Amino acid sequence: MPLRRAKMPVRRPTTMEEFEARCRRQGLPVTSQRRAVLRALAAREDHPTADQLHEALRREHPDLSRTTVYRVLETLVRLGVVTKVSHPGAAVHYDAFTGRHHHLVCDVCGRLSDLVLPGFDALPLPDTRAQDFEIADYSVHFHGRCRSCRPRTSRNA
Amino acid sequence: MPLRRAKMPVRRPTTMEEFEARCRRQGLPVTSQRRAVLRALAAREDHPTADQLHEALRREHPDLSRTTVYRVLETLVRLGVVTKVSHPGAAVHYDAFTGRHHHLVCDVCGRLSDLVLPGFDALPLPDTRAQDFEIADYSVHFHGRCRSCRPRTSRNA
DNA sequence: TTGTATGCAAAAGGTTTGCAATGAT
DNA sequence: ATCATTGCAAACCTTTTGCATACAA
Repeated sequence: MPLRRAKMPVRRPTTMEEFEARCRRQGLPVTSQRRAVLRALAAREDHPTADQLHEALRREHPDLSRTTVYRVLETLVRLGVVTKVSHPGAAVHYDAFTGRHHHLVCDVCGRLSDLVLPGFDALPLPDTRAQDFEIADYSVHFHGRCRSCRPRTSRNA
Repeated sequence: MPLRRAKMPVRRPTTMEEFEARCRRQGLPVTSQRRAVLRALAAREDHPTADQLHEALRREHPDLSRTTVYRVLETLVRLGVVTKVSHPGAAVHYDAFTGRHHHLVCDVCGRLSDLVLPGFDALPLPDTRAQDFEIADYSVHFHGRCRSCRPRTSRNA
């Protein structure tokens, strides 16, 4: 039976204000399509693909083209208000929550979900001077098997 | 100038023996194609795609088809001797090193490299009973900008 | 007004699938 | 002998591109 977590930290997706401020700073026009895509993405807790987002937006914005959704998402990533979620295989998944958070990845079905874990938010950063790599952030990927992909006989090699 | 690390832990890719043992355990035939693909992958330190591996194998195995490389890699993942690497973007990348290690991901070019960091190898596992998720392992993804993608003027928004 | 974004359609990857022939056990 | 794998070609799905039009600043 599922346990309940006492203090569940909050997930705060990018706001429209942050988005517009960044557009202005970079001289990019704030279009209705960009607003719509960001709003739709920010409203979700999962990590939809461009196509899923396009599909979800069809009712409200029937004139929004698939191509534009792809392009807008790429722009939002460049603006830093959206991140791409690394997803082995399949399509690119996006997330409008740019705060520090971690991931649960199912090795079998590939499903990925967020995990806000304050205990993992202050890891010491490794010394990457040898690689000449400038670390901006990190996230911990826990992989294993999700509920639906775990057999009742719970052993594997 | 690059620093030198005193004790660099070793990267030990899957051996042919482990592979064959697992094949036998699961009743899968050990084919020359499977050997060839695993050997080629295990010999590399990067994380090639199926296509890159196929290209690399062309000289030695001109009769090995692209389709087979895709299928073999999927089989090796099922056998647990190879892992898919989370890679932002298009193609799936594979790794024959299944030991605990971490990643450096460039936000700009997407290049990904391994990072063996003993200091990060014993993190406490979070309680995922609520999600009913069985954690098998984890890896820390550090993202930021690699040498080639970092401008000399080292500030960003 | 000026430059960028959008929409369409077509192209370009990357990956999967159906089927007959081959190969491993 | 038996069943899974391989190779080929075609299908499929996701993403990108060229170009004329529409829109934000």
